[in-house]
Amino acid sequence: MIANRPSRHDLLTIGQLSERSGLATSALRYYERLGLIHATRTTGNQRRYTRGTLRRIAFVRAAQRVGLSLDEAKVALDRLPEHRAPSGTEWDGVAQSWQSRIDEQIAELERLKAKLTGCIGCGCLSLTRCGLYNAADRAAAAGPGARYLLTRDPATGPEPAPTDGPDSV
Amino acid sequence: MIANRPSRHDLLTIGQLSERSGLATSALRYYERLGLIHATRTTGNQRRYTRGTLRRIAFVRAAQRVGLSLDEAKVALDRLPEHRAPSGTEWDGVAQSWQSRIDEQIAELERLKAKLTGCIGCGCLSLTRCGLYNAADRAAAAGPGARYLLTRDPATGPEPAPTDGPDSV
DNA sequence: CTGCAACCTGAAGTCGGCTTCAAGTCAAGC
DNA sequence: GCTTGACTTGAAGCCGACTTCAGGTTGCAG
Repeated sequence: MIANRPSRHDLLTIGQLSERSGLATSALRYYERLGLIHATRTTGNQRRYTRGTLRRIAFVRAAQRVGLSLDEAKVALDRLPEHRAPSGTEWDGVAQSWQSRIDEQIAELERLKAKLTGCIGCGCLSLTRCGLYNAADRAAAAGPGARYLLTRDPATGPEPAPTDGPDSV
Repeated sequence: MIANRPSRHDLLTIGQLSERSGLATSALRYYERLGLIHATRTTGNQRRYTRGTLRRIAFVRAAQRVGLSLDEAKVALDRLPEHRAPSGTEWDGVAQSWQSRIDEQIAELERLKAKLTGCIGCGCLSLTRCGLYNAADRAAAAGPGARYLLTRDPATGPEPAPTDGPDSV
């Protein structure tokens, strides 16, 4: 095995990886427990990371930014090669799905923004028929797509009937 | 007191409020503990809410959507009148600041998206100089503005020196 | 060869935003 | 007036994503 030898100097200690990735060492160990990254060990049991680990971490962080949990990130990550940079095709699928997630998120923010603007115009937030009110009320209970910015989806509960008569204040 | 009487039928039980707001009753009690909403009590100690409470809840949910914590939402909420719909001017300040938060978030997503697109084009995620890599690496450690989509800011830690030499793989 | 920073482990703690539980009380329709 | 479902409380539990801690080991500069 002459190719692929991570020649000693290409190996990072956890401290170095921490510095370069911006993640705390504790976080890196946590990621390892979750199977997001892997390390070889020295004879003395210390972790050593290949530089490719930085790529995996980059991937995970980006995944978080598009709203994925670490578990979800792992699923996506597992579909990419562990020791190489992904090929264009491999990367494509992932990137595509992220694109649409991002687009959804942007669209959602645009909607919220539009509603805010409307509210400025009308000086409302009265209950009668404010877009923002309706946004937070019904949209919060709507399906996926409103979820990502909220820390947790609160509307997994009832939301049973359209018990909203006319918004009689 | 003829004006302002919440004539009995304008008062909602916690169950009704739950239904109309999409929040669980437990969440509503939790919001009350945080001071986000308030209730009067019946002689038998049950909560009764005015319809205006729906407005407050709407506000809080919207605040969460722009990335505020409940504590932050409370601060904003406390600057608006408790029993009336806010005036245009009152609403303006809040809306303005939310607008810019939203704009930041959108911009951030656009950046991420652009980087993803770049990655599709170049088939990269190689360590050499991938925008996405740099995004997740440095941008994650960057100041406020990258924070909101991440559940927690991981870069409150060190990130001490520009220890990033050339990206020698 | 020594000293000390960096590393190791498992267990426990933290934080925000809730939910669940147990045990008891209220309100309203028959 | 009784039943039954909606309500009350405080305390504890849960989730994700980590951090902190305590007590022990390693690796490398001098």
